Amino acid sequence: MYDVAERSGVSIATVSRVYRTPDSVRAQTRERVLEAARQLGYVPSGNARGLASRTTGVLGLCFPDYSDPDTENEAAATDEDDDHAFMLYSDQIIRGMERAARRHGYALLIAASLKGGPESLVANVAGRVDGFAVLAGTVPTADLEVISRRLPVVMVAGRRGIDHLDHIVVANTDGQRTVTRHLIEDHGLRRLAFIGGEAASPDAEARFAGFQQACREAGLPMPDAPTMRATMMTQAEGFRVAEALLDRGGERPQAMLFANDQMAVGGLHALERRGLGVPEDIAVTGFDGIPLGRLVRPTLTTVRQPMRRLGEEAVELLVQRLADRDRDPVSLMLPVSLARRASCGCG
Amino acid sequence: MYDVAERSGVSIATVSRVYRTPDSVRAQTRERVLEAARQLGYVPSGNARGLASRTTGVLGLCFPDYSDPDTENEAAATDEDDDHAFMLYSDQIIRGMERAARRHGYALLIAASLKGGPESLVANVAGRVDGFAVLAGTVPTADLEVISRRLPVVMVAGRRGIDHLDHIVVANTDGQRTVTRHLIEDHGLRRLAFIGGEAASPDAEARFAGFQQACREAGLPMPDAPTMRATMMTQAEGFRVAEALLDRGGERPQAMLFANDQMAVGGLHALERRGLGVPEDIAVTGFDGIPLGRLVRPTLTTVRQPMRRLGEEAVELLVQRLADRDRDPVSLMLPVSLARRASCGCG
DNA sequence: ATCTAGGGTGAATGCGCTTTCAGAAGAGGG
DNA sequence: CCCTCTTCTGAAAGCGCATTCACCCTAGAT
Repeated sequence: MYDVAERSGVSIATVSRVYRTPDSVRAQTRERVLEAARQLGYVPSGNARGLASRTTGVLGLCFPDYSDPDTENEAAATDEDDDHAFMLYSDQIIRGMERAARRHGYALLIAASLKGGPESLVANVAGRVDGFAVLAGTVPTADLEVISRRLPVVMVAGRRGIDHLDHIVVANTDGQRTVTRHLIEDHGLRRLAFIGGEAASPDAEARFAGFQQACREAGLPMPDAPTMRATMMTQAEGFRVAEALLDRGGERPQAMLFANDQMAVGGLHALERRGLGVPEDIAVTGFDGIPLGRLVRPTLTTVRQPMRRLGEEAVELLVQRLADRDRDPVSLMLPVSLARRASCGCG
Repeated sequence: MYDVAERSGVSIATVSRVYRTPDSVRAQTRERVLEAARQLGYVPSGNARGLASRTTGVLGLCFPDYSDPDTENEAAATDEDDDHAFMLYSDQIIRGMERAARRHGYALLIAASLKGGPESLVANVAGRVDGFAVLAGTVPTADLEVISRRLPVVMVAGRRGIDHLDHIVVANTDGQRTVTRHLIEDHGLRRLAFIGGEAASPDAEARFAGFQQACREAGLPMPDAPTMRATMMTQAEGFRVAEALLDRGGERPQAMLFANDQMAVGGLHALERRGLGVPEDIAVTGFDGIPLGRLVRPTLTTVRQPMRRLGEEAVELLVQRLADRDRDPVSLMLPVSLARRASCGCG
């Protein structure tokens, strides 16, 4: 910048003005400066600008590493390997955030949490953005508490954790209740098994609560805990848990309700392997509405959540809070919708 | 940071060391500092750090706005609206880059080009990263020329443009030649129509070149230009162009080869609307291998490109150049593979 | 008891830019 | 021709951190 100033015979203040407030500089001067910048290959330093102006024009997103290790390592260019090319939860949120961020003139900084201590992740992201969104379970609450005192943070999904944060979730309980009632009322099923996640997963627990509600409302026995719990909510886990469920004896359930689609797809595979027909022998449902659910056979009945909108709304919340730091914390709940497909007996 | 230093009774230099080189500080001192930081809610400024250390730990990606405006505005929660939830070209590249970046300890800054002058985009991204990837056609060559003198840039797809850039493409020509030969040799088709993009699109032109080669090799008349040209390579354009092609009279082609999948899907819709059977009446092929291609009926025969790997390799190139600025420019060509599905008569 | 290494710490400088606050240069008005 | 009012431009003070360099202290060597 100093070079540009010198070469065009002005001060660095003027060079700065040329980029920040072009109209405040006489056209002729501006041209001289731009020409010099071009010749010198000048690229303004975003860091310096950020430092001086205390604002970066960047929003951040931290998400956990959702990748399904099994699908991840499949090699070869068969159609199979397209599967993991389908969007996961985080991908859609990224997309939504990117879109909304762009609309507001922000760029998006994304970082998945690395196993090696969230220290670096948080430091790298938090220090570089004007505000950011965190997918539940990515950043330890303690860290978040510290950071959220300095800049806007919106918690996406999960539990808010810190009550001065903005928060945005989908209607997990409501959605699971709806799909459960559908199985009970429309398909007449009564022996239902719910495959949950870890007790620490607020979303999975909220879904289970919906399952409980539906059972109670239908006069079915209301379980205290999920029939089975998966530890990872991946396909492999879904497969494993479904098999375990079948193996444990007793009367076979008429339906398996999985806490998310990835597990449900794994469950579908397990049932196929056991020679059980879906939905004739047993119905299956998921939750999320990932695209893969429409590709598997039978197609997967699920609860579709507006993942992209989740990302968009997250950005909106950030932008709003950036405009008014003192407004009350907002908590948004986005509606979900039932996707009736083949795996429950519809379609 | 000054506050933290004061509160813990050390100098700012020591605070800095606690975060950058923890081992160089006595454990007891370190704890005092960290505790003070915690109490004060200290978040290190990435900007300041970047300024002082002249490195950001962030890689960037600039991509054009690929969104398909038509699918974009479809409302309602029908299954239809899942379609645009499928990954596009850019999404997969983002995914690949994110993964690879994380492996190398970088975060990823993404920004789609906004219509309002690339000025801001480039300024926002280029000044904040250690290096970045550009999808062809996103940033004007002139700007790129300037920027690439200051930091590593890798051009993804398209034409390299500036010869000192690293560059990475897929085997467009080769892939289109393969799929064309497949139609000619395996399905015995001879009247082929190629729907290209704008003459300014290097990828589309490279694919057309492959089409030409295959025609020549098979002894078919070799066209000088694509049978039709689309202006946008979106579904809507594919639909429009396919109809135009049918309407222009003359003998109907036995196959339509689209320069990408999105157009091909649009073409499929047009043919269905006209009551033409695919592949009986006319075969259709695309290029890219987007997931949507497996969902449409008939499933779309296409050339699958390793989009995620494209992103991964881009990061590798950046990392390598960051390590050795003076090495010769690299130009990589990634192989593609033929996906034979129903729309050509296979599967 | 004196000397020598080191490890640990602080003072000071600069990274490249934004942003007041004044001052200089024109433009009209009296 | 002088004075006030606009425009434009420059000087200078940071923004929050990394990093040299010098310094001090302590432990082991002599």
